[in-house]
Amino acid sequence: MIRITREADYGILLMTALAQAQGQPCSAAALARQRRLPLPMVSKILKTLTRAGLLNSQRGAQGGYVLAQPAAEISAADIISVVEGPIAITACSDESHDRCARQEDCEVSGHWPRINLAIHTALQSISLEELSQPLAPRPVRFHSPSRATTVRAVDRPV
Amino acid sequence: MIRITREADYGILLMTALAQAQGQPCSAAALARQRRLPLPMVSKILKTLTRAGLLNSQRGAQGGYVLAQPAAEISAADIISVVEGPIAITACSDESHDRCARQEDCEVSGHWPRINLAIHTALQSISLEELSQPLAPRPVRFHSPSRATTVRAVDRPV
DNA sequence: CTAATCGGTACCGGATTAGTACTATTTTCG
DNA sequence: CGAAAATAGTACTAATCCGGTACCGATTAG
Repeated sequence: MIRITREADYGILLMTALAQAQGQPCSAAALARQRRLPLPMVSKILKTLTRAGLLNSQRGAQGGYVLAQPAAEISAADIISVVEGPIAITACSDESHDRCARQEDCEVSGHWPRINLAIHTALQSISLEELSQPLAPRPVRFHSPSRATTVRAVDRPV
Repeated sequence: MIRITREADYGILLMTALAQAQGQPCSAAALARQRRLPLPMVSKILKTLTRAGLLNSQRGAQGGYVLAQPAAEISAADIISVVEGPIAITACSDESHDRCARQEDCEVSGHWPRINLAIHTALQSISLEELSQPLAPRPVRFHSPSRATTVRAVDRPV
């Protein structure tokens, strides 16, 4: 299934909102209202994005958040890796095991780097600008009425 | 971070083991020993893979599992989607919400299909055959001694 | 008939995540 | 100068989900 945290989901939602705001500063509260997300969560995520340098923040009255770079220069990979915390695709390939319990077996099939790289490349090829364009040429109706079959057939799982 | 369940990790481990077995049937116990994985888990995963048609099973004494297709024709996407349960990258894009709570907002930024598709394509381009070749041209030493810096620098997170 | 092996279900403990609450700090505006 | 508005940070709680285990049934070879 290749899950992504809800935080990352929200993160993308928020970034697209900011991209559509065209440089107009948006407060956390405004974004939360607009996207119907819980404010504290939004606040938390915006903070993270700011610390990572993807957003600029302005404190005080009339303050808010703005994209730190043009939308075209921010990739989905950037956003996701920031919000999710960095690292790769499976426990074994992160830093936690200095000496992996299944070292020799892992060595035998050191495949995750390959897979990680593929995914990372894929995500990097998607810019925030693309994501911000509403529904332009969208091949799939995702929330279609008879989803069970439709979704299955078209958007083959990952 | 784009996590993958440990089940999927095991699934790939097992499939590569079977690919390397060259059509020789392997019992669940033998595979568990070889890869040092907990037997019940292995059993469970093999069952799933069999139901999905990626493996053929032979019951009874001297039974075991065999790849149902040549390794070259099985992709990482196949394995992962089978083991993880199907579907996509985030809760909102799976079947559970008939009418998504944030429908209009989702519509505004119906971006996950795009991302899912990109990842799926990436994973489909990796065949089990490739994954089974031990360490051939492996650009990254993953369990390297000074992992913290090495891993971070080379295998940028996803 | 017996042993080996796959097949399925139900269940538990622990880790992780989503979400909340509270407080401090900074800046604008009257 | 003071009050209000907004971000920044931290600590805590509740709920979900995942990995793992146990158990029993079904099937086949010898």
